[in-house]
Amino acid sequence: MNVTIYDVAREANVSMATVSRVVNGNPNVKPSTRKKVLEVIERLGYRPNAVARGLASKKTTTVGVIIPDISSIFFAEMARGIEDIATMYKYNIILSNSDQNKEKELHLLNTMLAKQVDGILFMGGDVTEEHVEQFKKSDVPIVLAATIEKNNIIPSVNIDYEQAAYDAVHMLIEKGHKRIAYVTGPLNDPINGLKKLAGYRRALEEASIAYDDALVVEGDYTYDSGIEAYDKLAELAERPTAIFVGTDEMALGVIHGAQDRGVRIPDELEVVGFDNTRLATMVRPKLTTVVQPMYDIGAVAMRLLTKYMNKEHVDNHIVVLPHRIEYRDSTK
Amino acid sequence: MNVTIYDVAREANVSMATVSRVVNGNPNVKPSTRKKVLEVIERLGYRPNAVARGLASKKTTTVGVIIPDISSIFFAEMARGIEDIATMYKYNIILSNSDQNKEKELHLLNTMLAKQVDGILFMGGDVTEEHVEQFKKSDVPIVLAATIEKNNIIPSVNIDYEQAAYDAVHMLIEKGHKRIAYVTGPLNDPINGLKKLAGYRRALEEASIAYDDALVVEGDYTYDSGIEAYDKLAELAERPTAIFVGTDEMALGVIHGAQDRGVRIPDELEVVGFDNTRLATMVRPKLTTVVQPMYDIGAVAMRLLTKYMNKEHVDNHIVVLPHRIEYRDSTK
DNA sequence: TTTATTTGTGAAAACGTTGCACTTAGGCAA
DNA sequence: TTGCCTAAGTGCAACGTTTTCACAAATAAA
Repeated sequence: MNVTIYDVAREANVSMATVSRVVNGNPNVKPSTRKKVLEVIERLGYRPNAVARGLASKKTTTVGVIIPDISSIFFAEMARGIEDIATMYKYNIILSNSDQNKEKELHLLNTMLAKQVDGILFMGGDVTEEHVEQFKKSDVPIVLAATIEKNNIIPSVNIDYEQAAYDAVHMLIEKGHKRIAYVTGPLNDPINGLKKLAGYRRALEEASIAYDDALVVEGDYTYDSGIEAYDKLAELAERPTAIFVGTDEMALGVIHGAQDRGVRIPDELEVVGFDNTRLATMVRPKLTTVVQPMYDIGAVAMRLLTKYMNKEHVDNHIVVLPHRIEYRDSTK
Repeated sequence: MNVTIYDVAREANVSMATVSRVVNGNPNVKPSTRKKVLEVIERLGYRPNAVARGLASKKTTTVGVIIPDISSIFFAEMARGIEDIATMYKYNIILSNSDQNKEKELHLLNTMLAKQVDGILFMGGDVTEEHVEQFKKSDVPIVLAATIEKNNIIPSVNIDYEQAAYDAVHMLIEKGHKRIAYVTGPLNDPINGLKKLAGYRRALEEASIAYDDALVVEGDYTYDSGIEAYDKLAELAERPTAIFVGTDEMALGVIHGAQDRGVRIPDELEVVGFDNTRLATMVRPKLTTVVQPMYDIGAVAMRLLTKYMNKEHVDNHIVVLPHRIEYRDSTK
């Protein structure tokens, strides 16, 4: 059938062990022997079987990536960061979509562990007690990316969502706005429903602006839900003069929803988004937005995971990347 | 260490083979025995080691996916289709970005074969002779998705790009346009440089409109290159009155490039895009575009691959999915 | 020269499954 | 009774590596 290490050994008149040494770059091989073996490998077209290697060495150089939805711009960008660093460290990636469905998440976790991945990168919405329990049971390291777990037990890479939301809203307040709406992603997502909302409220409170329930409208991350959100806000007796939107895609929806009603941006309405996806520069006016470095979060998370997999020392299990506001034309 | 099939066998007083049968749903097991084994599995928390299984059975239930860039909306959407069908058939996916770099592509191919994937899904730009040679050497099936290989030797799933481009341009001609530009992706990509360009030319020829080199401008798929492309066209003595753009993202660039110069769309300039990514509805005016069913291409390609992996009969190795034009507001 | 140390190599035991060739116990027909 | 068949199991050899240990040969130190 396929050529094995045994075939190479026989042809080269050495033992399997020596072939293995050559293949793995072990220095304890006489140069002349190495050359001989290499020649045979070339001649026979030998390609080591990674499965057999995995069984023997208990390492697969493969990591599992559980991601809500790879077709989302946001996660796709993170995935690219993850994969680039993985490649750099010679790992491959098993990628699966979870749709933030707990059943699927847990199922995928098990499948990946069964496949003996060397580590797991998890992205999700709600990390429940049960998740944490399973994570802790795992014998391979797990890192969360752009995903918060309230007790900070599991290593993770994020930005400070509360502060980022605060900054955005504070900026709007500084410009003199009193009626500032918040178009959020699903409120059961801790990042939106807890962190960002908290930042929004803190900024208002600090400026002694009363919190108004009617100004917070829930979307589902999509462009269309952004349009609908604006429609809802437009029906208010007193319309907002500025809107902080939880994601760029919804922000585009909000902008177009407003423009469709003849509202001029930024003159009559200022809008700030969140994430700084490529979408942000693809609208007119271009979107002012909070930059969340998605690629970097993925990359840093993967890098962190490699450290755990190599049993290197890590001083900070919870890494918080910096954020900033990118000022464009949807604000004055 | 971890609990193995051997531990389960001992605890349940049966042989490893019987445990294996229970795990794999083989009917040759007495119900009472099955129950007993299942209980022990549950009690010990046994989880079969997929690597060992892969070595013994020579099947890994894993397929390799070589993709140019997962962070591109276009490919991300396809990846989702691929993964969904893979999940449906109980396969996992090893996903890697190639950046359409031949070296990387060939390297990835080898890595994946070394990992003993059961099949490979390949997406790329230029499929060279060398690619085909390697593909043919592979002992596992390979399917191309949204990727053309001129001799049609390797199974693939596509739409008819030439006809699709023809349809778009023909539609523009029907509306009375005489000066129709084509903003294309890199010309060394066969889909853009060969197929779509050919369709564009055929439509012109058929209408006896002379082909004008100056009206074909090359972009690099990005939004910004769309803007630049329009800038170039705007400098022409005689500007185009309609533009066919090779991808939606570039089409958005073209639209904004035109709008930034005060050109009204669709009144003064009609634009039609290609792909029908989610972007198409996120501009004002909304983009008229050729719909290429990306999700479906991915899904169908994966389905085709499963057939090969199961050694099912396939009557058509080259599948061509239908395309159509979605009329929106960037055309009259 | 002798002794210790390094270097190079081989044999064989894991690694955790599946697949195959066999047993064994009943049931049934001749 | 005997022989044959079938269902339900058993036992063990793959599968293709890595890894440990042992050991011989070559080199360095005494």
